[in-house]
Amino acid sequence: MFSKTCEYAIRAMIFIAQKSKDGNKVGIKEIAKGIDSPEHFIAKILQDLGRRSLLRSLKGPNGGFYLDKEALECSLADIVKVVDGDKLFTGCGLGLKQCSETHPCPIHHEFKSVRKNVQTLLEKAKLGEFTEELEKSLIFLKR
Amino acid sequence: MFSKTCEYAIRAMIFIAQKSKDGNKVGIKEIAKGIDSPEHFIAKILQDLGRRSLLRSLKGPNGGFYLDKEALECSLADIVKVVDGDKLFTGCGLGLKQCSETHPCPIHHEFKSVRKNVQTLLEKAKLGEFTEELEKSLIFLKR
DNA sequence: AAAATAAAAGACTAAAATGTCTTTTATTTG
DNA sequence: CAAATAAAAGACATTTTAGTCTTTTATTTT
Repeated sequence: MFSKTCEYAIRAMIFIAQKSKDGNKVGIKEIAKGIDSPEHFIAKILQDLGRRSLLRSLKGPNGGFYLDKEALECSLADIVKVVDGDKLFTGCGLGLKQCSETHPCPIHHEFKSVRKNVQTLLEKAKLGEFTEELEKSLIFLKR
Repeated sequence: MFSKTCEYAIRAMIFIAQKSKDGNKVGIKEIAKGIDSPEHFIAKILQDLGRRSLLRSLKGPNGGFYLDKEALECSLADIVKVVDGDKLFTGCGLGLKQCSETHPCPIHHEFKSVRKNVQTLLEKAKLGEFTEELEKSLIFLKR
């Protein structure tokens, strides 16, 4: 469904949302451990998300990654769009370039609703809303 | 959602279902043109599907690929499983290896229903059922 | 100001997916 | 049986995705 890059990105962003709740910052090593991802790989991904203003970071001692108020309202759909593009939300299931209402692939109509479901679910899910469940260990970001 | 290989496979199988309706066979060149795919690439894919008994073929003059009665009842889900495996139907959306009811990722519950939707839709879709719509140009396998 | 810290950047490697080309094998037709 | 036909098989090439390592830059603390 998502690229590995995107899976890591979503997990990292939720992790950072939790850890940076009270104005704290979290380092790349802790993030990599917290979501069980290759350290340098997730570092590059986060750098990219930073460039696109989905999160903030500071260098130097006591530096790290964090999310501001606004970023906590960022949805998983926003991350998917930035990392994987919107192919999942708008592309044809069978790879036709011009698949549409007037030129549909065999599963166009059925797939439209599936895609819509996915998009809606991802748009509803905001980064900030998982913190509590994470702390209670009701949900997990690794294993 | 699906790999390119899988997209081609589904389109080719639907194409063959149509063309081999009345006991005819269809050659690899016609298939490649009919679904707008690289000829040698789709050839390899179909060889693989043949080995796994999802379709039949005959060499020599007047040879080609075809589906028997049984194969026309094959669902798109069957093809997806053979080509891409069942990761789409059972895997975690965020890439956790042990994501489950008791160890869920943040979107486990919502994703479960989406996956179920996709699976159901693909299981309902049988190769033989698209022939008529294809002939009426109500659906398309390329462009 | 110097040392320590931590992210940013960039070069590089590895693996998987995608695509191409050539040779071989099986079947049919003349 | 010989020639033609068409799939099977396998080697190879390219592109994309995933992952690693080293150097540079910015910030803070002493």
